Amino acid sequence: MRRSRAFIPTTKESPSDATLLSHQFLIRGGFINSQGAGLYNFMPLGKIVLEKIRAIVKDELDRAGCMEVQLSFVTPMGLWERSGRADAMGKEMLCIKDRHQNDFVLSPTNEEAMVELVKNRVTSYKDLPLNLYQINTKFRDEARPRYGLLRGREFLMKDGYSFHSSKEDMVREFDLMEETYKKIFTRLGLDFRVVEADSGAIGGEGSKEFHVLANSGEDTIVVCQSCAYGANIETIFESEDEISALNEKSYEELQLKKLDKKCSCGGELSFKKGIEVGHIFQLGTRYSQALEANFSDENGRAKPFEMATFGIGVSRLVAAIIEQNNDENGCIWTKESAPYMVNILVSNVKDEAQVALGEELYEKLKASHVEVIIDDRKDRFGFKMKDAELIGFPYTVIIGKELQNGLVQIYDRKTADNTSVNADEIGAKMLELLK
RNA sequence: CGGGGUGUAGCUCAGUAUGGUUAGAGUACUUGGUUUGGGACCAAGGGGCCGAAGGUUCGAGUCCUUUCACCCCGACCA
Repeated sequence: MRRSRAFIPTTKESPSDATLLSHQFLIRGGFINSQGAGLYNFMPLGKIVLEKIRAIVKDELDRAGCMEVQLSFVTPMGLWERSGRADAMGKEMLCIKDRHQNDFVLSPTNEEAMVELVKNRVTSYKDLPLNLYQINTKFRDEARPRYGLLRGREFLMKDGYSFHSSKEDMVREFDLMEETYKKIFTRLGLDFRVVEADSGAIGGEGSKEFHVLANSGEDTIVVCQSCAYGANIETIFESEDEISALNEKSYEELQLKKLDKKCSCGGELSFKKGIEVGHIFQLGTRYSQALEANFSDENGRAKPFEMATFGIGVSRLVAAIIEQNNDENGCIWTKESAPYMVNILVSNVKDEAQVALGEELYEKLKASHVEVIIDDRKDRFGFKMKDAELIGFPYTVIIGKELQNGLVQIYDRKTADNTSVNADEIGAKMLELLK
């Protein structure tokens, strides 16, 4: 991509309503813009990041044997009445009427629709297990949307549902999804913890949350210093007052608070703030029973499916990555999430030698399938550099003054190191670096 | 859903207490010139139904009524 032709509207000033750093940088960097309370447009850079995350989620799920589907976003109200959730979900469901005055709901989640899809199509134990997922828009009419993409009303979520003939098999799949989720978040380059959680309104027995560690996180979790154990504080403290008191504390205050309990491994426990980006539940037969979704077992008897459900906040991840990876200058994308891996910064576009080298490198990297953008705008060095840091490309190749000495620089966004390289070796050097 | 606040140029905001020339600044944008390694400088331009509707008045960005939108604190929450 040529920066001079790209739609990447960056700004120096931050909109007054953005409080979180991820929100400010995503708007200033031209990734997203606000369309209304809890509603966001994804501009080209935002869309690229979103699709990269989506692709990683899909890749790992497909490897684990899941199949992708796409359910209708608009669902008939009757579906929610049959499961008894029309009242439970309450005002979070955005209800609309069609021209015949029939009631519909914009999907806040899809347990019901997925059960209806599978019911009477999967009828034998021989067809089980089955794990279906979709990556689709959700709408929850939150009482108070905030924090940009972290708590929108409309958002992109991966929701998966598995069907089993026995509880044991369902638990096996639950464990497989835990491992799959770990692979997804690891690939995205995130520092995260898997924690024991309450199952909340969705119901069921076993439940685990995946939290991206970030000081600005809304949830408070307890993690062990020595082993992998982690838990949502809801599972550790009984009293509601104690839980909300902890949630209100800032990250700094939490670090001072000591926990007298020890982990079962003997390690020290400490508090962290986290952003919930994934949640997996063992549902059991709650929905299959309510919706009379049965299969025939080995003896020909009808039994309700054992089910589990698995969610990942895909659009929330866009913001979570930046909450965890930023500095005062802007975004620092991880390698798997970056909108472009390499930004070629031609310092002075009136200098023919700089332009020639920039173009040559651009073509070479493109030919090697590197995601590359060339900043060929007429602006000055400082302007382009600030822009590159705000957007957060992992590498910027600076072609400028030093070219007369036969040198260019590779700027590493994460470490802020500037490495000088011989100009005639830069192509090979970049390909080496990106291996 | 309670409490508080804000709507004026693409963005950040003055102007509203006390109604009165043609509604302002910075930034962004256009053109010309000078610059060219950390968000440059000079000059000239374009850009506004002052959130919307109604009212008071000779006259409303400013006063009154209604309404919509957005933000913050709380309650709630995948």
